[in-house]
Amino acid sequence: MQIYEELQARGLIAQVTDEAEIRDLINRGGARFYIGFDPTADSLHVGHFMALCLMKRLQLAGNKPVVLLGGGTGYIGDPSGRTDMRSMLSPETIRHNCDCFLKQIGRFIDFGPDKAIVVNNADLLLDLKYIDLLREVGACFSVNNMLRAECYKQRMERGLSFLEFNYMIMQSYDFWYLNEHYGCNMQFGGDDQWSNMLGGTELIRKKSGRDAYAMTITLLLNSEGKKMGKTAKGAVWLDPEKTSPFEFYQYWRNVDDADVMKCLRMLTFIPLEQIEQMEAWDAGRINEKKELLAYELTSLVHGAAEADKARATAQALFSGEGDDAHMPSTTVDPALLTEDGIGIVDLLVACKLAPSKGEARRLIQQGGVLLDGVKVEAPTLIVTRQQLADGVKLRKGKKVFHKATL
RNA sequence: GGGGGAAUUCCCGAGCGGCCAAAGGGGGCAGACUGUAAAUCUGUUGUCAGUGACUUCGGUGGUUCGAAUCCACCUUCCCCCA
Repeated sequence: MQIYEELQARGLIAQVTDEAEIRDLINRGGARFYIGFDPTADSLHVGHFMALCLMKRLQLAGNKPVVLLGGGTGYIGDPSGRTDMRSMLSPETIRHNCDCFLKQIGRFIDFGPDKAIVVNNADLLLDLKYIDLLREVGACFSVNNMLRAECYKQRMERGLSFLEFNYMIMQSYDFWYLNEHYGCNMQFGGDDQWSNMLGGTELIRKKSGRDAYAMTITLLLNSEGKKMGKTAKGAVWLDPEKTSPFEFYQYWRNVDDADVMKCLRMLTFIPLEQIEQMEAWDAGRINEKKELLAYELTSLVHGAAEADKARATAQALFSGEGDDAHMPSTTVDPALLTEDGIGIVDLLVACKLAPSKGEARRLIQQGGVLLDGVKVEAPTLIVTRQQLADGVKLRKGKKVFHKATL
């Protein structure tokens, strides 16, 4: 099976500008393609991960990737798929985020000689001259068409600033520039980027007469139609400092039954034949699939060693076998202790298992806290110095485990 | 440029000058049921302390015994006309 067919079979392809051409190009390794990453945070997230996997797949098939860092477009902020304006990032933040991105991307993409290149669009956008740009590029865009674009539609109700309106122009300019200077003939991106990407192909056609292609990958939505990779606390990050490998593992371990097969297909590199076989497994093995999914993804993002640890920890906590040495833990600040020890309420707050003492007290009253496997009956309980020195295991609810030591 | 409207707790959204820490919904958290799933039901959801204190309703001042609620100015946003 060739790469295009595989992408298709995995359900990754959302929209393409010219299926026959694109199929031919990437199957014979003739694509020089780019994917843009806007530095909106100091870590990549699951959406970026999909894009990087796509990049890797295409690279393995002989195509040349161009990683485009949005050091320039980050000054504007893509309004696509947003109901309100992004907060403006400072130049320092943008640079810092770009640096963080590049480090993480290096884990996935082979930047060996002639394998891939990195371009930061700060270098091509920040020094543009307004009037020159308007005449050279602005004349090629129809405001009427832009306003009809899907990415602006939902903003027409809430308001769209001129700054954000220009995002499409900048992204189109990127594509044109990469086409001119690097022979880049294809752009990939999330499906929410479709209109921006079409802007680029059209600009290239108008300016140079050449054809360029665009393809979007399916957004990873759960069975309720919401973007995956988000939790109540925010995104699931790839940076282990922001989302620990264990948390990352647990996120995938807990996906909805209905989403498991889709995730396996779209996110992992497990061969399709193997995934097909799993389709036939009986319902009782659903948890095996989830473990595999969680393990594979953790391994891809954090390496096999971290994935092993995360799996061992999870098995220890939930089924009593395996190694619990890598449970999330907190070393309690001695200053918080009195002579006797520390109150359970303060301990919960110190371990960040509860945001406030009131919340901690409520958890205990509702029977949601276990100390070394025993339900805590009263918020007045004291954990002694000795207990803490030996290390205590706290459990909040069914799934949150934490070790506290001195 | 002219006219009109809005800003409330994580989000949406209600809120007669005192009975407002603020209805209702969503989301979150916990409990029951389960498979570390979903659905359902129950409780809970500003902070600190136990029935009281403190901080909160875009910002700054003011009126009042008392303001989310009234007034002035400021900021931001939306709508209509140009």
